[in-house]
Amino acid sequence: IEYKIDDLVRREMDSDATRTLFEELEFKGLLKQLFNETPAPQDEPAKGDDKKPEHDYECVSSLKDLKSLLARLSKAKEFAVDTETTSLNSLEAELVGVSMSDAAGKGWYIPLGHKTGDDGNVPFDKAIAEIKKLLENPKVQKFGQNIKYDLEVLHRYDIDIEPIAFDTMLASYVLDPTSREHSLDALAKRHFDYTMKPISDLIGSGKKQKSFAQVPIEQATFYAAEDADITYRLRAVQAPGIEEHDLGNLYYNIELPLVKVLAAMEEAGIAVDAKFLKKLSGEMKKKLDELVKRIYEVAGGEFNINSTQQLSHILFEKLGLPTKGKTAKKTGYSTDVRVLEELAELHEFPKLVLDYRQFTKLKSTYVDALPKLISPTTNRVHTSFNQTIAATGRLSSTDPNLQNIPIRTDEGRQIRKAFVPRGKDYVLLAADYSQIELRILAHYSSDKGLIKAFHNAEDIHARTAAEVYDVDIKDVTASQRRAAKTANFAVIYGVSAFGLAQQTDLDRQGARHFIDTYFKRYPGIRDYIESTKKFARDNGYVTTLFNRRRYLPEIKSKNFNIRQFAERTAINTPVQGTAADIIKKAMITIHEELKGRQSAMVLQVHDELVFDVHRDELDDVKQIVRDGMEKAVKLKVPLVADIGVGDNWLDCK
DNA sequence: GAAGTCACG
DNA sequence: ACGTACGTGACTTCA
Repeated sequence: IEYKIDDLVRREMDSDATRTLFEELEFKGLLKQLFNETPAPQDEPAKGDDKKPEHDYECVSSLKDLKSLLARLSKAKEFAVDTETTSLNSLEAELVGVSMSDAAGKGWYIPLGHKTGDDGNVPFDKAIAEIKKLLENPKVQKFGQNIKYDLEVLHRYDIDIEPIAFDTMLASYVLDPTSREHSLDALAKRHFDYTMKPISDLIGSGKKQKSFAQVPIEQATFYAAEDADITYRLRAVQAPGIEEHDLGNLYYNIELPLVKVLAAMEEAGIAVDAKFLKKLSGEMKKKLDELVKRIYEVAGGEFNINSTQQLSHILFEKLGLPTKGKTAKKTGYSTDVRVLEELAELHEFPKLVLDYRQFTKLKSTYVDALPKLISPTTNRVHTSFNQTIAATGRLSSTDPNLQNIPIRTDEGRQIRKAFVPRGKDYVLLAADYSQIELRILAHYSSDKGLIKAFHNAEDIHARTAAEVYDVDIKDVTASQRRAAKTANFAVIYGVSAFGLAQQTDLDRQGARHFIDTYFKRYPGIRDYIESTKKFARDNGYVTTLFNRRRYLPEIKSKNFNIRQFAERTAINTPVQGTAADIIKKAMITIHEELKGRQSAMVLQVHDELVFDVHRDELDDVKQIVRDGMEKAVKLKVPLVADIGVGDNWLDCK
């Protein structure tokens, strides 16, 4: 939508088209969303008198004051806590101060590590010991904003926060997983129409940015106490919203307990064999040098192969190859893998570029990047799992993204060899759900044929091929199975004849016929798709098995494309989202059962879990993982986990 | 910072 | 007639 508006403005399109689009947007309330003004249904209307909350923020300046504060808070039922540190990276950050709030408008700041020379810090070790007693007191509930961060920072000072009773960022996410704004600033604005003090006021921005430790304690007090205060206040308005939408189970039994699991996984990290990657990098460089030389020869001169503009010039003008289509934003002719693969039949040049692209991708994104991210303190790579990004309920992984390590090509797959156990007494164990999304589809649709196939433990794509092509399952050809597999995915993504035709050899007619036959064989799936779309139209949202809710305001759009996109989302989200719910539940169970052992969960890749396992515990861990995954929830079809063990990730097959 | 490309489930 | 598969993140170029 943003693009479309941009496009209209840029091209100064006639006002009719512009007006139609804007009318549509306004009608859906999307303009507001676009400009970040109060969109989601859970929002409390902002009240005028909330504009400037009254506040009483205090700095705790002696051990004696600290003790009297902690005495008060240990009698409190609950309070919000926040840490101030020197870094956004929780595994590197040094603690500078801690703030707390147990009432709206109230806030305390405990300076611990300010380096401003005015010596207002509370003595570090003694303060930590006191704070530890409070934060680990099981009778007092703790609230936080993105509390995984504070948990990880405090772990390095031997403090565990227990119990974690509320996380305002997670609450915002379950209330509206499509929102991009879960920051404390955004939530304060949204719920209280209150503008918080920007961190840049204290530490500056850009190159001149200083550390929080350099901030004078007086300024830090307001900033830090405000964070705790707002967090405390937010919980009071978010908690009823969670009950109202029946999100309590998802929030309190899945998302909140998962915080500790993810923190433990991030802290554990995974060992990466830098020596192996260095060797691989050298081999790739050699291969790339040859490719570049050959590419310049064929092109008749040097150019930047990474530049799509320059490449496009060589391909379509200099070599005169036919163009196949425009880029997504229509700024030029596409040179993506599908185009180059087609052109490779006409000329050797596109194939060279394809090889070049594959190797540069692997080299720059993985082979050369991963060794740089090995922590000198732990000798391992520590990703961040983000719990509030994906609209379906999935996790995402950043810095580095360990959820997109190559596997589909032989060359790429080698990179998995670099992921190894933490020591010689350890192995890696990888467990993945077999066909979890299709099993969820079978469950939701109650389709008899699909359910029976899973109960009989059949090769599900071969079974689909047997049904659609009307042959015996043992006579299914490889290409029939491939088409059936594509069709099964297409259903999960919200099938269209066009989309299926794009992915297969079929033309649109053939694809339409294929889909018709498919639905004749699996009538339950067709009914499920129709009833899900109807539910979305009637209610404006769809849900997962654990009642995770995704709003789809565009389901009623008058614009065919926008509406169809929402319909595909309506079909896909319950399936993808339920899979996310299930594996999260399994992670919580398994993490609990691994307590006290040397083995640890280290990665999650949507339907797969990876563990760093002590050899002595291997049999036990295998059983714990299998049970945890397969018994996470009871569906109309069995859940199956495939488990592999090896000396590196690649060998876990 | 947008756009193009490509790595994964 | 429209013009697409669902969900992510990282790297590079270019304006």
